[in-house]
Amino acid sequence: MARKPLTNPRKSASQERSRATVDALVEATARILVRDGFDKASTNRIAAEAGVSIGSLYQYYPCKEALVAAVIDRHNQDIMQVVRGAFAEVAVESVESAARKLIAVAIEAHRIDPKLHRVLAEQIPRTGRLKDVEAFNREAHTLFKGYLESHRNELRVADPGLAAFVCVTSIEALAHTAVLRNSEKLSSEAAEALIDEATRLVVGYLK
Amino acid sequence: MARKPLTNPRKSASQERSRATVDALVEATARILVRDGFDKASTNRIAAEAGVSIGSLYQYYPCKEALVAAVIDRHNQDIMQVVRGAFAEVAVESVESAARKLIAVAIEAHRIDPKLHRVLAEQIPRTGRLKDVEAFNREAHTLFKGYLESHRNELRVADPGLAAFVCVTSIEALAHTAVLRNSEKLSSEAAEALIDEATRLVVGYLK
DNA sequence: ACATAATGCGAGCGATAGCTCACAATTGTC
DNA sequence: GACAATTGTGAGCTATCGCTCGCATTATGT
Repeated sequence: MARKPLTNPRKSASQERSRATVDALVEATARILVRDGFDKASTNRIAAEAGVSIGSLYQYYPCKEALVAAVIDRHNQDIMQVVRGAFAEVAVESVESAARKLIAVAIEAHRIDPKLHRVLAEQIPRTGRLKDVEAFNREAHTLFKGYLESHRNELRVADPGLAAFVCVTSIEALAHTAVLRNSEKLSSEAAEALIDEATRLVVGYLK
Repeated sequence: MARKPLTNPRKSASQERSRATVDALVEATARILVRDGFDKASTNRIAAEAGVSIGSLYQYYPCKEALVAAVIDRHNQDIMQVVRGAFAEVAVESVESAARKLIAVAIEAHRIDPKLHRVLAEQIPRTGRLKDVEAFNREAHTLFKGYLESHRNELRVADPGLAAFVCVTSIEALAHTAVLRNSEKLSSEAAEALIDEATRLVVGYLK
């Protein structure tokens, strides 16, 4: 006996049919963001692109930001899965090979969906979802700090927190800038050269 | 004998009076961007804030983006003036002191008007003025490359262009992130510690 | 088969955006 | 003081936005 049968989005979809609707909406949002940009991603347009009525959209997402946030979350999950895997793989390796692998993975992660990544990076501030991305950054930061602490004997690092900030920020910026500047792709030779340089940068700094 | 007396913005203001109007518009835009954010910066609001009618606004700026672009240009000029000065000052200094000064200046430059810088950094993609900012980056890049080439004997740098990319990108990201993350300011001790670390990072990489 | 809940629909509302245009006021020139 | 150029004005147009709501359709349970 629902008191407010239609107000407030229903949030959860129980049947199979509605899950498809939700997926279609998120995918349509991502597609429009990539193809037309954030400003063109109106709720009416998203609903049309998803082949769903505007009314249905508002049953599952309370506002436009919520839709973009869903896209952001999905993209972040995709990236963090790769990053977490890399840190696990690298935990007991030497600084050189660990740094090299992590840098390679950072570049790889930025290439998962570069056009979407670019739009999201540009538009995240407007969605109020900065907090989520900061949480993501904090996790990368924490993972890196963990590595530094467990390899402290091989390194000369006074403050692992600060060192992790310096390394993560630099690696992220290099990967981000390189991928976005070079028209959404890097030639494999250029990528190799960049990995070499970035590895020298952080290894030289850490020991 | 103007054929189109009122169509197409007049672009140039000849009298004293109209220069004041143009300045008031740019300053009002910056003020609103900082105080209320990009989305609230409607043309009607900017005109009101400037104490100017909406009609006058459209005599000098063809659209909202042009106004924001004017703010961006002004801010970039402010920053580049500091940066150019630093490179001139540092041209004949050792790598250590050069790197240290440039890093300090990068942080300083980000502190010129952090709130405006943040808004602009977030909203530049929407203004179509990415090209201008890329030109700005390219200049920093070129200046750094020039330093590396003229100090090649003291360094071990195979590709000055690539090395400049690595250094400029890292320094910019560290300064940017540090200034924006720490609620628009850095304690002077924290800034010193960051300068020390960043200096070690780039000096260790360059030689 | 029927009742009930879950899901889907889309015309249209109010708000606000960017922007135009016919006109008023000010300034420069003689 | 007269006349034209320059500059300033703001009501209001059109377009689009986010979003609502009453109702239609589909699925579930019995």
